[in-house]
Order: sequence, then C-alpha cells, then structure tokens
Amino acid sequence: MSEKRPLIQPRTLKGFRDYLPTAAIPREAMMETARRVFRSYGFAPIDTPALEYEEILTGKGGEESDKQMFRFEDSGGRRVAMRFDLTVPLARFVAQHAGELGTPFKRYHIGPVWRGENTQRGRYREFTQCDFDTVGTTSIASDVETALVMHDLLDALEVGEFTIHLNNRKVLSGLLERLDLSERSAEVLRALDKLAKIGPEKVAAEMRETAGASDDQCARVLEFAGLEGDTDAVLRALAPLVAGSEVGERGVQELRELFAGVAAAGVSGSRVRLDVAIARGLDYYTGTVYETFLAELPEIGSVGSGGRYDELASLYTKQDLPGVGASLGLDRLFSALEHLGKLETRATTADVFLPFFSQDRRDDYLRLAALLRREGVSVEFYPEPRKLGAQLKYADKRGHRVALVIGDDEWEAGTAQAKVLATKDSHDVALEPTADLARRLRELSA
RNA sequence: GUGGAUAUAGCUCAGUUGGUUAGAGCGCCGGUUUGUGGCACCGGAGGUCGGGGGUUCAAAUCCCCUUAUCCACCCCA
Repeated sequence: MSEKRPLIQPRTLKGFRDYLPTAAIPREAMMETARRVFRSYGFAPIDTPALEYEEILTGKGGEESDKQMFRFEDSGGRRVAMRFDLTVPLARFVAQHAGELGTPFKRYHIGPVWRGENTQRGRYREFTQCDFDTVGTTSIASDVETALVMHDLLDALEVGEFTIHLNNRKVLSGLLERLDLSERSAEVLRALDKLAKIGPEKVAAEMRETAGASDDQCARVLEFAGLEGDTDAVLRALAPLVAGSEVGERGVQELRELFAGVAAAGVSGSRVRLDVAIARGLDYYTGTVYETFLAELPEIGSVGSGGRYDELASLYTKQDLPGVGASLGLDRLFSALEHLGKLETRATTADVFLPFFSQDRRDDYLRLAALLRREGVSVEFYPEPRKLGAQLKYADKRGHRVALVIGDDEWEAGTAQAKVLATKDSHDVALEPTADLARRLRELSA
C-alpha cells in the first residue's frame, strides 16, 4: 500500500471530453427532447456499430472525410474504421436489411461519431449526432418533413431564434450545366459555400483558381448566389437562370413544392430561408440541402444540416433506396447554448432531498424514500446524520427542489416540513397517505 | 494537417530585470450550542507552477521537445 509507484497523469485525448454531471444532465435532457420529437413523426430508433469495415465507410463523403477518418487494423488483421457520421452506416444498414425493414423506412439514430480534425469551440473529434432519415421514397413530402422535424427540434430545445437555410443541389447542377462548369462542380460549390464568410471577390478568385472558371462564369455564378429576399421572388429570378436545363428546372420545381409544404404545415416564414449559396460539403447530396443557424451565434456554424441523397445505398445494393434526412449536431449546439448562457445547470437528478436527521430513524427514512419513489417522486436520501444546516447547504448547491425535513418531533407527529429550497418557504405536510405526500411534493417541485 | 496565442490551487487570475518555505479572490472542508442552507467571523486542506529535458550556484520566470486548449486557414455538426 505504501509502496511508491509513479502516478500516471490523468488526461484526455485531443478533441475528446469528459462530461461532469452539470454538463451531462442537460445533455441527456437534450437527447430526450430529440427522441420525443423524432417519435412524434413516427421515426423509429436503430443502432449500429461504432466500428465498420474500412471499405464500408471510405470514399463516401469525399476526400476530406477519408483523411479525417480514424482507421486502423484490428488484432485480427481486418482494416477497420470508426464511423465518421451516421448516414453512411445507415446506407449500409438499409442495404443489408432492406428485406426485413420494408419501405418507406423512417429511423432516428443518436450516437457518437469520430473525426480526426483539428479542434475548436464546438468542433471535437468525438461528438454526438442526432440523425433522422426517411429511406425508400423520393416524395417531396419527406423533404418537407425533414425541415419540419429540424424546426420542431430546435423549437423544443429552446435555443432562441434560428433559421433553416434550404437549397437544392439540382438547381446548382442546372446552373453549372448551363455555364459548362459541370466538370468542376465540386470546386465551384466548395468556393460558393464560403460566400457569406469571405465575400464575392474572394469566392470568384477561388473559382478561377481551383475550377478554372472564366470571369464571365464567375460573374454568372455570383449573380445567381446573390439572389436574395422573398422566397417567391428568388424562385422567379431563378427560373430563367436554369431554363433549358432539365435538372435545373426540376430543382426549382422541387423548391417550390418544398416551401409550399413547409408553409402549409404552419412554420413561420422567418424560420426558413431559400439560400442558393449553401451547397454543403458532403459529396453525396443530390437534391434538397439543409443548414441551420442560430440567430444569436451564427459564427459557430451549422447546428443541424442534411439533405437528400438518392444514390447513397447504391454502393451496397442494386435496389433503389433513395433517402432524405438531417442531423442535429448535439455537441456543437450544446457548446453554443453554454456560450449563450442558455443552459440550466443542476448537479442532481432528484427533485426531493431527504435529510438524515434523527440518527435512530435510518430505516424509517429509507422506507419513506422507497415509498415516495414508488409513487414516482425522485428522492435523494443523505447517507450520514450530519447537521441539518450542512445538509441543506448540500441540497441547495446540488439544485434539489424540495427538502423534506423530518426530525424526532415530526416522526412522532406523523408530519414533515416540505421546504422549497429556492424560496425557503416551509409547508407542513402529513407523511401519510404516501400518495398524497407524493402529490404535494410534486406540486412544490414544479 | 498548416500558422499563431495560451498552459500557475476545483474556478478566475497575480507572480516584478531568474534568488529565501509560490500568492489573492471565489469555491471546498471544519468550527462559531448536532433542529434549518445561500450572510458574517475563525480555522483548515489543496499546487513537484501541463509533462519531459537543458542552461545556471539558483527557474513558475531563459532554451529545446512534447501534450492539451483557444484563434485563423481548411473542412464541417
């Protein structure tokens, strides 16, 4: 025991974090909210392994994601990789289980993903995504629902004002087709994605450099990207720019239907915006694309995004499995809310605190706590008979709502003092019947 | 991955041109009649100055390496 050995320095890997109760409690609450919203649309939960065969994951999201993927050989000599997102594993999943699932298939999946990139606020190497997707239909109704879910989610999470930016890859394709830039679409879109951040001149410069675009082509792309204002007006302005391109015209039509559907479902026009400049980095999107920004902290980046990918599962199956979905970046959103002071931090999960006061009554306390839990009240019983003041201080620090103070006198009388910690108000309550006591405690905890 | 900044008690920070046992505030623990918390007073614990190496009689202070965090680029949730 007294032998001295060198201590190992406790530390965590770059981009990986511990969650203390004050962070883990609100984080779990966010996940519960997300589950509730997903389920309200009929999405069902699934889970998949963190580790996949390397060939399943690589080459799906473009060069950049391959570079950032954690890859290695397992002890059985298999080339493996940790999932980079939840969408590619979904594609594998539906290709593998299509027969048992049936379509359309709606699933949600909450879990960690790993990306070996450099860290910053809201950018980690291990972070949790809340994904929801609809597979097996090309109906625009599912594109609409995807926007609605994202909307309901952020609304339920009480993040303040936000805007869901919508666009359609087909419109971009149509434009590039008209401009003879289809061959370099990836480069053009990557440059275009930065418009809001670096401005038109630099975007043009990058397009000239990486995509070999001419001045005229740059001007046309920027004119297109500069379209702003009322959704209907932008859609009208868009039409002539893609006229003659079959994909482009279809893209504009899809956008029309998308906005009509979202409006029909009652979403405020201020929360959705047609933003023709968003292109999304991931290579697999083929239709609608989504990006969500917080009004109070846009610089942290998109807190939720996604899109339609009609070809993704085709890498694993000959079956036609188009899909559309999006992902809420839980940790980035969490980081934003923390930064904005919008997180409620409590270090306890129990509403009611039961001080251990009368030393000889331990079993009575234990029995009462058990009865209350059976009535659905969360109760923490302090394990040591310390001074009442110290116990109340503990309860106050942790954030319990109500302290149920019972000393010798109360045990004799069959009553207790229910003390609301926040206001210091005491209420006399009867210990029996337990159901009534539980109801009273619930009222006081609210 | 590239460039820059930072790294001292649980937290926020001080530590003068390298020099005796490294400080403060807050927090934490205990006490001020073992029946009532956020105030006050008293006392206490807690740091090999991110880690490793080097220069020096002497380093938290200078040099090198390393790890992490933040910022920009890149990319994205």
